[in-house]
Amino acid sequence: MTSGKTGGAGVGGTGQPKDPKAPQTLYRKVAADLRDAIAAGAYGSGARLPAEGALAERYEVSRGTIRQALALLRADGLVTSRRGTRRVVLSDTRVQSFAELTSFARWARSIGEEPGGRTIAVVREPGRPLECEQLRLESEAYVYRVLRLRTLSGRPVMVERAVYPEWVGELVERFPREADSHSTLLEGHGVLFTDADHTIDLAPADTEDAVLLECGVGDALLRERRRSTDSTGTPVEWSDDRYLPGTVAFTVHNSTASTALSRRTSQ
Amino acid sequence: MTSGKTGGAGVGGTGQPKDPKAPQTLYRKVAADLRDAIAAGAYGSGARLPAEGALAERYEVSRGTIRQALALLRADGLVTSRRGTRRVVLSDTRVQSFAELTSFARWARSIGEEPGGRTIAVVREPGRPLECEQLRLESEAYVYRVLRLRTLSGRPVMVERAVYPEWVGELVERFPREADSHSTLLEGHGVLFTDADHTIDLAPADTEDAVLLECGVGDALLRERRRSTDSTGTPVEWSDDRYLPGTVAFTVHNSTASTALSRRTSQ
DNA sequence: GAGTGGTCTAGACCACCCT
DNA sequence: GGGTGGTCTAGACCACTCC
Repeated sequence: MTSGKTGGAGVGGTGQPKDPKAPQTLYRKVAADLRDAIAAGAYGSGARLPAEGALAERYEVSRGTIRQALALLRADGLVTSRRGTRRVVLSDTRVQSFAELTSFARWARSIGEEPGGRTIAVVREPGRPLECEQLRLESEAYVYRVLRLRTLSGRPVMVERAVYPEWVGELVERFPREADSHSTLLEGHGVLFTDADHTIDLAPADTEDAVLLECGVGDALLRERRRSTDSTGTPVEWSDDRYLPGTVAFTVHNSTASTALSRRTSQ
Repeated sequence: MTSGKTGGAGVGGTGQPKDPKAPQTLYRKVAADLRDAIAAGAYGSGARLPAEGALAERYEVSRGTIRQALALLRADGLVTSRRGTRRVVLSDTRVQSFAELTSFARWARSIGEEPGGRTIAVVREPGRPLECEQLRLESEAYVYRVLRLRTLSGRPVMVERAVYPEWVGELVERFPREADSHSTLLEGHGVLFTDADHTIDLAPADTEDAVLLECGVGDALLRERRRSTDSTGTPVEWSDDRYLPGTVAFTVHNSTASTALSRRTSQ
């Protein structure tokens, strides 16, 4: 909320990490500016935002553009939206970008930890039925299966079992064993994740998990299974990540306006 | 995709459960119609949707309205969106409505199970610091604490510990002990949930959990902590739900366009 | 009744994908 | 180069909230 002049360079400050490749549009700049203002305490939790018309004047854009910006904040759970009343600030918590969510390494750095990754095994073999279905390959198609141990400041935290279709696996196979971020390396080869489906539940540690995470066989782990796709909708990765208890939690915001979360019976 | 005439009554069929109170706007009808078409197989997984302009003609609405409808499908993870190409159908899975997610009972019915709820205890006492903060009350404010056991077809599945501010707790206190859906009863009193924040992790069963769920003390449970607010942004409920392993999983969809999910270090 | 956000329209220009 | 979705504008009307 510093300047308001749209041509100015001051808009879109430091609060929210920019997604690489996110185009710098007007409404994104306005959104970033409002996010910064909220984070800076200009509008505390429970405060009311200026009216759309007032914001449109201040930023010298149309009301439609302001509404696009506010829709972003709404989706992040930062503000409410209801007819007849000005928007109310719900939370001043910082929100993670998609990139931080998809990449363990980027996430770790964003919270001030030192990420590590050690590749234990890479094999190429025919995919199992579930894997082929998730990657939308014909059954028995060859896939690359990659087992990695992820650490935070040297401490083992998570076992990652990723499965890739051949065209991606051929790239991953050549990555260094100690690379801390496969997704950054994949980006360098033009492979960009844009969508992901996550399933979160609980799974008992098998003997491999137990050895790597230094826990007991059968101990419960927090499991996140994730299917990521690129912008064409092509599945790029199917992963089974198992976290030691007490290391991470997942948070989701949703509303009547956007329902990204759902509850399912296991299997 | 049956008629396309906007005035027609045939739009907005049977596929997606309607949220109670969701206004029947043009774009919602179009979205519902497209969802039905996808679920009915008119556009299989991987197929391309008609162009926005074509849809605008078919439904006799402006392109803006079509785009609003498609934004709903995008948020649900049903279709992709990228410049230069027609939208691609990602999945033909049915998506849960916000109401089904917020209410255990409604969710259970939507998957064909018989929900049950038994209230074990209701107490009124000063809130703990975390509770007051979550409900945005001054510290030491009185709250109602409600302990319930939730069942699916008679089988114990989840222990729910909900905390309410006084104005809500006074209502809940009078609900029947065997009521299967508190949220439906609250709606009857004009209390509507519109936003929720969820934190999902793992917690060991305490003695109370163990007795109610018939498991061992210390066994790992899947925990969902949830803060729900009404349309004014006022916190209405703060709940700690613990599921037996193997009974449920949570799924989330997100994308570069909307990032509702995040990963955090545990407390 | 004034103020506010929700919905809808019509049109414009541009960036990008594909052939 | 034609088709497509992304962005932006300007204006209109309505439903709702609050004083």
